[in-house]
Amino acid sequence: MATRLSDVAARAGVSVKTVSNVINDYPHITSQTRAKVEAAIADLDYKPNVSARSLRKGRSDFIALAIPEMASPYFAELGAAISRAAKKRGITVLIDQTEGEQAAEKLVLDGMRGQLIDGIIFSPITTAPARIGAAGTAKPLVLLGERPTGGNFDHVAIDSVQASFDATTHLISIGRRRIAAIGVGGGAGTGAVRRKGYRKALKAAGLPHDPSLELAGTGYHRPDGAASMRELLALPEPPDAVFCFNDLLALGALRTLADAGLSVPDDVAVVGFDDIEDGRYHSPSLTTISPDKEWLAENAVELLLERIAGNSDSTRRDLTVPYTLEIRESTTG
Amino acid sequence: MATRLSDVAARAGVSVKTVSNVINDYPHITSQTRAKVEAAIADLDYKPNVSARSLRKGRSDFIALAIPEMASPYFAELGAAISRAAKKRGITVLIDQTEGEQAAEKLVLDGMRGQLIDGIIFSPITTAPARIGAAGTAKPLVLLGERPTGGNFDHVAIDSVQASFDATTHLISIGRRRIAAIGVGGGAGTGAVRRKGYRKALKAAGLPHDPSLELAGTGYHRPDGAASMRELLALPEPPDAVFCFNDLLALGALRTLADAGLSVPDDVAVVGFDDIEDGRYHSPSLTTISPDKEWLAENAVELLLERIAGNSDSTRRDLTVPYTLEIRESTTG
DNA sequence: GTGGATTTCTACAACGATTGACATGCGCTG
DNA sequence: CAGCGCATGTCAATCGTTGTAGAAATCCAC
Repeated sequence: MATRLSDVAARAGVSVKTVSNVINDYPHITSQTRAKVEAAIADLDYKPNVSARSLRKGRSDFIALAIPEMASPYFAELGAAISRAAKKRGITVLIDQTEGEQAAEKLVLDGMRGQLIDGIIFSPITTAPARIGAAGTAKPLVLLGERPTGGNFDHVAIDSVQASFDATTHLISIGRRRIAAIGVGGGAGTGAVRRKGYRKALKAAGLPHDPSLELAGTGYHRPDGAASMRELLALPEPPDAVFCFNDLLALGALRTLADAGLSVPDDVAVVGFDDIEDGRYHSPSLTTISPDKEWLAENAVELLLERIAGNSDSTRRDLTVPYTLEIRESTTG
Repeated sequence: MATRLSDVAARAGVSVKTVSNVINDYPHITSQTRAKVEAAIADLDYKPNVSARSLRKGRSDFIALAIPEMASPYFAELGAAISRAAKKRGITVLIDQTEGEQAAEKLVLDGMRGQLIDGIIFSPITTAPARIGAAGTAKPLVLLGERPTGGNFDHVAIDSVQASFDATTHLISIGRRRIAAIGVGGGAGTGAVRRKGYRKALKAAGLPHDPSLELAGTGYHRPDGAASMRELLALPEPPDAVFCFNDLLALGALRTLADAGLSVPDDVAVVGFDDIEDGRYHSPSLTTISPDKEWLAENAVELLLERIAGNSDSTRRDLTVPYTLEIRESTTG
């Protein structure tokens, strides 16, 4: 049923290995033979069997991308960018919804899909996966997001502290004085690092730090942002600006503000983080930190492929994703 | 480096065949032996090499999902649901961004990833892929969306005509008389089928059909919806309601309306289609047709797996996805 | 036109899991 | 104790591709 190498060989009147050589660009081949083989390949519409190839070569040209959930816009956009970047290099991406930390970790350690994949790009959302570093993963791994303390693998992330500093400073620059933060967290995760930049900016501007303005919430989705915003509005002295640690939180917060009949940015200014497409089309459009996702994807894939090829020195690398602050209606009207 | 069957056999003190028998649930095995083998498997954290297995068995337990773009919320949500449904059944989903019809079609016909995947779920956005049906695809295929005329494969879709009829009728029921449609298209694709339901509803209510209120636009994203809405507002007699053929178009339209200082739904009511999460949190929240995505995912996967197993009769099946009309602020304030 | 280098191609084994045919050993039953 | 059924082992072949080693063909210089 499926045409295989030997069929092509028979048709072209050469040996199986010669066909394989043509396919793999082996140097010493007459242009004549090559033409003959290529004609046979075209005639039979031959496609190499990837299972057999991967079994023999020990390489599949498949990589995995582990993300918490693909329905979340940031991860969807990231996944799309990484798929594109990989496809350009002849690599296929297998997307894994980890749906929580433990599961994610399990995946990484769990035999990497029966040795099918050559490596993994891992993007946790909340806490840094400390234990992942500990367990020696057999396959190359590139980590996206905040860096855990240990671990020996490459790492690509935005400078969350600086970006958060910039976002907060922007709010200060438009005259806000009571600036809340939604999405703070503990440990060394995203929520903690972004809080660091937020506090730093307040301090740099000589503004007081009010703990009641820092909300943790339970997650990083719209409902969490909406709930946190309701809490803030219930304060005796509500904020005049909010820095949300991602865009979904910000969109949830905007929804609460709209429900409360408050004007954005006049009553409360809002800044997000991630620059997902929804924010650009929301009314008001969302001011946000915009990491260069294409850059991130290209470099994460490149880093991983270098590791897989093995022709990179063993020193671990850290890349910092460029970003811009996109100023839109939610802070400037 | 990688543990293989023979390692497990050695550790358990049995033959390779016995281990294989345990893994593949061969009938005659002592619970003792089974326990011993399973312990060895656990100890060594053995995972069968999927390349080898798939090469030998001719089945990989991988299926592909071909969608136009995963960054589009509807497809992201669909992909997430299908991944979940497949994972429940021990199947892994490979997501393919087709980014346009021809490429998509090519993928499907092009050797199905070198026989790695067992089948494909194909979800085109625009026109029905007529040629796909023509070419005899070797592997099982389930088509999502509007059904093309020919082709011999299973098919899962919402009743677009009825749903569009319902959406339009809802607008009529709240007193609208000049109802526009955004996203119409020709042929037998989504844009044509939904227009059919739209026109049917107008006719049923005795409303005139005004061709200038039917906008095709160039795509199905927010900017397309925004542009179409601008066109509608420029009409000598603008509409008092708009039915957008998907939620992204609707969100774009809402943005234009906000920019124009018009009130939704007082000046213009808006209905979408797909029920993506963004619509639920937008202000105003978006009234929309909500297909049951979980149902869709479960059934598409189930259908495909039955085909792959080969224990389904050869008659082709058509399933209709249940849906509801979610009435929200964009039509009721 | 012969020796030796070089190019071009082929035969064979291997990757790891599975399967089938067949042999073997054990505990029972009659 | 013959004979049966069950549980496992042995051996070999197979899936399709590629690396190794070497055979065959070609080329050049003398």
